[in-house]
Amino acid sequence: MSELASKYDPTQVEESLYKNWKDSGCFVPSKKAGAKPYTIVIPPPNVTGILHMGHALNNTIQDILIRWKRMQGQDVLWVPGTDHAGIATQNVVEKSIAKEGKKRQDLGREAFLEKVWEWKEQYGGRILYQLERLGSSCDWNHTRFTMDEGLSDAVKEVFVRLYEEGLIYRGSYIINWCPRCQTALADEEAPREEAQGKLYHIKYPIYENSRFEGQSYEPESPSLNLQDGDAFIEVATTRPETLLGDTAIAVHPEDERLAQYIGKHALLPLVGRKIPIIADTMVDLEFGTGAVKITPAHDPADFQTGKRHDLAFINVMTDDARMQGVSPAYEGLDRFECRSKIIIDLEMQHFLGPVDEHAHNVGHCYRCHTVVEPRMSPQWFVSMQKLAEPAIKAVKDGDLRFSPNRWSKVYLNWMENIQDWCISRQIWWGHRLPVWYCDPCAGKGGDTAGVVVSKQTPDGCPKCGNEKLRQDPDVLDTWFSSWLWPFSTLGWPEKTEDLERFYPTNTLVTAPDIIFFWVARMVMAGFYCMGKQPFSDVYIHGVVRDITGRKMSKSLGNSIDPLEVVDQYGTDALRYTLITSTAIGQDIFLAEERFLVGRNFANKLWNATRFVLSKTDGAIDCSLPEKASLTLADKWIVSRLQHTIKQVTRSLEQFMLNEAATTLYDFIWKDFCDWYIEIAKVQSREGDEAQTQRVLFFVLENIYRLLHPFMPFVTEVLWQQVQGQDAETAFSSTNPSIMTAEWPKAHSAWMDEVAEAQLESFKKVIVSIRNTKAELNVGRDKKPSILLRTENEDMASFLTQQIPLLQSLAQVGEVTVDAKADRPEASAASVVDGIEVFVLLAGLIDVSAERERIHGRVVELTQVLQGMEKRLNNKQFVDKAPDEVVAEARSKKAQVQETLQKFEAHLKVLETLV
RNA sequence: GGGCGGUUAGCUCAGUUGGUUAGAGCGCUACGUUGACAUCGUAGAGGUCACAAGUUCGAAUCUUGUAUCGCCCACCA
Repeated sequence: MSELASKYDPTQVEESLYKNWKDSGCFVPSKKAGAKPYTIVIPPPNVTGILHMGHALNNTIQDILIRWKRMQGQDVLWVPGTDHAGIATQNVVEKSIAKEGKKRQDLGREAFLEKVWEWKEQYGGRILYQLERLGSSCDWNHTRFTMDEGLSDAVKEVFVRLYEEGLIYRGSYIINWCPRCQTALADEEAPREEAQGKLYHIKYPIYENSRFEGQSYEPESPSLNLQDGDAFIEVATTRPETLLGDTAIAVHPEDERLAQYIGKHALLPLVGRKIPIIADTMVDLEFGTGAVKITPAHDPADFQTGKRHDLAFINVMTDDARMQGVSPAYEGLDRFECRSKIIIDLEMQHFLGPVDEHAHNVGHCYRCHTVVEPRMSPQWFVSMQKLAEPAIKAVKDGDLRFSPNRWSKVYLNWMENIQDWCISRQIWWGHRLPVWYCDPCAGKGGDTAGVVVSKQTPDGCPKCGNEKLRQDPDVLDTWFSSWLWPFSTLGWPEKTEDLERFYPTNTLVTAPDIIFFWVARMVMAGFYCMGKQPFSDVYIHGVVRDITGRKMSKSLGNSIDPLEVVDQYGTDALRYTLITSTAIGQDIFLAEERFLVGRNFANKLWNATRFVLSKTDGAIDCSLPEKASLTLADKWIVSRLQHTIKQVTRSLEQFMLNEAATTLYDFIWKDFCDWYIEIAKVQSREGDEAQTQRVLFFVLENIYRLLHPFMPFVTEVLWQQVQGQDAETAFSSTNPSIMTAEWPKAHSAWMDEVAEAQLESFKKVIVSIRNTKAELNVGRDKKPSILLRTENEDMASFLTQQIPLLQSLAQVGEVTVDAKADRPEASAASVVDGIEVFVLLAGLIDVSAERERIHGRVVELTQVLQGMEKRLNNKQFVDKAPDEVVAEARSKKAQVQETLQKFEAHLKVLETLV
């Protein structure tokens, strides 16, 4: 048997092992007949992505589930891939050509897209390679990209279907416009952030019965200003520059203060345009002045009001948010410059009222953080309400489950208040809309006149035969391809075998921030295209944060690079620490030191194996010997193993991965290494060595399999060692990988409550002796004699058998088991589980130093005991609580009493030794 | 303005359906190189479970309220 190094070095094995797995086809679905499929589709990382801790956590969770299900014999498919990430990727390439002083417009659409594809070919695989380093067992043959031919076909297919059913429409609405990216954004792409702004009060002169009435004012030469005595109505706004586009003032119909103005007109300051004063319930009586300036082309609420009252829509800005076409005084100014100038002008002409500090929420572009401009613009939309219906029902009926369940509320709340989805983007990188326009036909008939929607590039206009059709320059929102991901990756709209076998998928593992963007929309698309929900479980894991609670991000510079962790501690350590750190759905606050825990754990297992292997020279037998020939300790560890198998499996079924991981940790470290291996050393020396070896290997081999989904590398290496195989040569049916080994099953026949109880008692005896030795400062090299007394004959005979074990584990000398023996002179006594333990101390310790310390502890424990007695003397407790609870309370009280007695005995012992 | 989550040992976190001495890792203290592991072992110190009231024989756990930190949603201009 080859010698193992004294330390586990992950860098030695990980890379070649991963390659061997991959080359040997271990990640490919087995397609075994009768095997139930289990499918996960990866949340496709952006092609621009660089692996961060969030990815590491997300993929570790998926890989654990995948490896576990694979070992359970299911036909497992994990579909990897990347997302083309429209705006993000375009930004990256724009930045890179900016270094050469170029803009995308300089290159033109085609040449620019070529650049993007070049970039994608060069760097787009980077994130996938990084996923490999995490040990991800994806089927790389199934790798997909949202702009692959097949997926693009799916996008067009859905667009055309939705259009033909009237669920996609084009129209002018208020959208979020990013002036830097120069594109529309969906609501979800423009998250609001609180900003400290100002609320400007502006006075609009009343037109009727004023000195202005009957005069006309040229907008080009605004000459009005406000004078004392002029009647005016005051409004409040945070964006004064938009007044250039005002087409009304609204007051609440029940506002008595302002009712006199309804139906009259006001003059727009600085411009002189006459605008109506209307009544509308959109106005909040409590806020501001009670009057609202209405700018229908630049505010969503105003837009609705404008529609209701048939107001004019005046767009006052260009695509890059410069003022346009309203007033020569402001023409071409940036919106914020214009704001400053307008305020000064308002002040000069006495229109400005008070200016208040005002905290409000402002939308920002999720890609470049520019303040978005709400703006009316012609865009394409998906009508969502109908699509949402089955997606709501599935969650309400429990067919689609969220873990933790609370996210289903968030999902339902969004779904039930769903807004139409703006899907057109004015960028170049992405799926171009399958929409063409016939200019001659436009305007003849309804909205759809001159619009041709088709999967194939049309030869000409079906109405007039015009061959010069113009394709819509816009591309689709990135999420318009990712919402199809669970089935487009499997071949849809083709009817493929994959689709037949692996759809619907099973578990979706993702972070909470894309529930709306992605999860909700996938559910809708799944029902719409496939008639079935795309997955049955959605596991929402936490967000990875640094120790101060901030989200880890590159820009904050507070992120821990997972690849550096892998280099330093190993992939298994990274995975183990991430998993134990994340209780279901809770955010992780991660400090780098925690990876030591994972590293040490891998090393512990490595060394346990090293020890067991070092005692073996022949063939390794991992099978369990006949039950009759097992020692008590053997039965105990085998029984503990069964419980561990049961609990780990159950935890995995409930997505409680951290619990599964810590259960394994405790079993491996405490039960197996701290106790069983130590026992095995004595058993090998004093008893049947070969037999003990078999038990050691049996348990170890089960441990590797249980731990494999969590720590795939070290478990594979050690399992191969124990199997006498070679992890370097290709895996096959004759040289199998642990990946295809069977997930352990718990056998109730091997559970042995008696053995567990006896060994637990035995452990307590040992701990008690160690404790006494430490409490009384007996030197480690000194081996006191021990007397054990128990009335229980089974226990007595069992203890007698374990004397050599006891001597070795507790470091004691002569041991006597005798129920009838007198209490020895100068001995410390304690009682555990009905066994009286006497440690003979004469001549072994220095007394006077210990006495005071122990006295203190006696006082302490006495108090505890008083509390417990009070409880047990409570008649209601004894009468009403379940019997076993009362019994347990009694036994615990007895325990405390025993401990107390032990210390009191210590004191007496000390007296006798003076 | 609504909704959700957190508050447990010096630090980072667990804690199943309420059950009586509240757990782990790190850190700390003492001892230790007994034939795997110092990335280790043995033993120990350390917590009025944010606060208040309530339900109960019994609350870290359930109810209500308060404080505080954080997240999400929302057309107070």
